[in-house]
Amino acid sequence: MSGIADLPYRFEVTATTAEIRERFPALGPGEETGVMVSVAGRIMLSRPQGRFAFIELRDSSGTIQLFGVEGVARDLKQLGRLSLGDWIGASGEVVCTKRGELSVKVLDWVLLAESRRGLGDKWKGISDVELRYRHRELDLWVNEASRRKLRARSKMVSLLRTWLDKRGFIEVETPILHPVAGGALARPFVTYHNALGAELYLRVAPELYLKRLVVGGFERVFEIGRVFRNEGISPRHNPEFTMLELYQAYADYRDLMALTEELVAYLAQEITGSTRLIYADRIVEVGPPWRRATLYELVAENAGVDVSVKMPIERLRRIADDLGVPVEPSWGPGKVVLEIYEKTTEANLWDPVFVCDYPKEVSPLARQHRDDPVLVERFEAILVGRELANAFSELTDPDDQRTRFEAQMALRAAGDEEAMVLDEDYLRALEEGLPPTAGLGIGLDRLAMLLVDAQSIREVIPFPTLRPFHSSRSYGTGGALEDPSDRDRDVFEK
RNA sequence: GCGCCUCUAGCUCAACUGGCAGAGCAACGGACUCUUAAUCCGCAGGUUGGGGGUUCAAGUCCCCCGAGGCGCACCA
Repeated sequence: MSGIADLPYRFEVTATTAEIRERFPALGPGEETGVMVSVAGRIMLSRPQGRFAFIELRDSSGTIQLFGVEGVARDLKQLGRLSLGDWIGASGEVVCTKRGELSVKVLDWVLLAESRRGLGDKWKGISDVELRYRHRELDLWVNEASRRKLRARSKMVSLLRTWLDKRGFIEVETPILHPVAGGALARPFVTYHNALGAELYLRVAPELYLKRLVVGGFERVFEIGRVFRNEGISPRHNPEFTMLELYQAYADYRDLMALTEELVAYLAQEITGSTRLIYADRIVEVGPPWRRATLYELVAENAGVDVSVKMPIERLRRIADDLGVPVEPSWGPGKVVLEIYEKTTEANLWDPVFVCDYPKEVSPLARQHRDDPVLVERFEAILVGRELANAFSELTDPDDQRTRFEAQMALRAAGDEEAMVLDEDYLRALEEGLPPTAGLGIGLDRLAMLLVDAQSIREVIPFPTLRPFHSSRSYGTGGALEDPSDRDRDVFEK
């Protein structure tokens, strides 16, 4: 086999394997077409047999058999000696073998890249989850289900962009490095800018910048972007995850309920072919309309107790205690009510429901409810027992916002590391004038999980966060990378 | 962060109550005129995640460390 230095710089592909199958869906055994194609991909299986060679070639669209015949294919012997995992380009005629397999009868071929490590067991592939996530490229070659999930996610995001674009939303990109991490109750990652000599935070939400753009006259904006929260890792949490946030001027949270159910139903229909999804072996119907219910109602249904933020704190604590829900002494009524809901109710909500009207105390950026001053106009969309979306009629009053920020700062001073920091730039923007606006956030990883029936968030993230690997142990190393042969060294040192 | 479980050849997995670390596939060498996880012959492959301890003897029992999975906590 020739050296790495001889590998070509490009290869002219004239057909994908899928295109060949589309064009010749029903060739009979032994038929020839006279049609010449050039295909490229990786060798997944190889069956050299004397003066023939049968090779399964896979590209991003599918697979096709390469059929090598001595005297027809260039250097059949070498063709049959290629390893599983090698990339090759091959040109030849589309034919059907005597046994009825659609094939490319190879005339010429070229090695495009060597696979020094192989692709795992050719029948069982790889299943070690750590290997799958640390070396996702292997997983993708070997496991069809992994390819399917990541492709579906990509399609979901693409459909989402188009859908929002059609409704007049414009896409923007706001800063990821924040001088203060605002817009969500979460602990941030901290970093440092040398030239500025200043600490910066990786954003926990794009919210405040997006609303400043609404102040600037972008009446419908959205951002799809990574946010970072310094929290634990679990099958439903990755430290960096992708959020859709959108803001619509002149709208309130009821408008966003309609938007949310319509959007999710559309994505489900386009990606799975139905609004009736199967998740974790259970059916969930996401077609609109979704149920709308208040947080109080749902707690009454699921925990069998009436709660209200207006109740005396002692009474709320007693209710929580009776339900076995631990509460901190520092918590106010709103936080206790929310805690009761989260511990007793949320996980039971399988079918989609808009949980409406949250305590003001726990929603520092949401606008006071028009009918109840201790609540805000906020909803969370819950599906399969999990929060999928969070939205509210935005707080537009700068004085009220300052008061809310100050309450957050008090919590922070009392040791709550997730409490918000007062953001003067944002307050100034509100003073400049934010029209009535509704805002929505959807965790896209979670949405993708729902659509592809993934039980772990890692399945829909190409490279999920894992603990850095330090020990001398290594995965799948045959020593080749650590010990390049002399033949390859000059290439590495170029 | 805490609890439980897992880690054996490149991959997928065996190895009873502690008793000589094995197989299939891959890789490597060879045979084969239509294969479909081709088949056949041959060859090689390991500090059993790392370190320490108990024992005549440790993949197996004990301790420490590392990584992963699940659950709890936190959140989306």
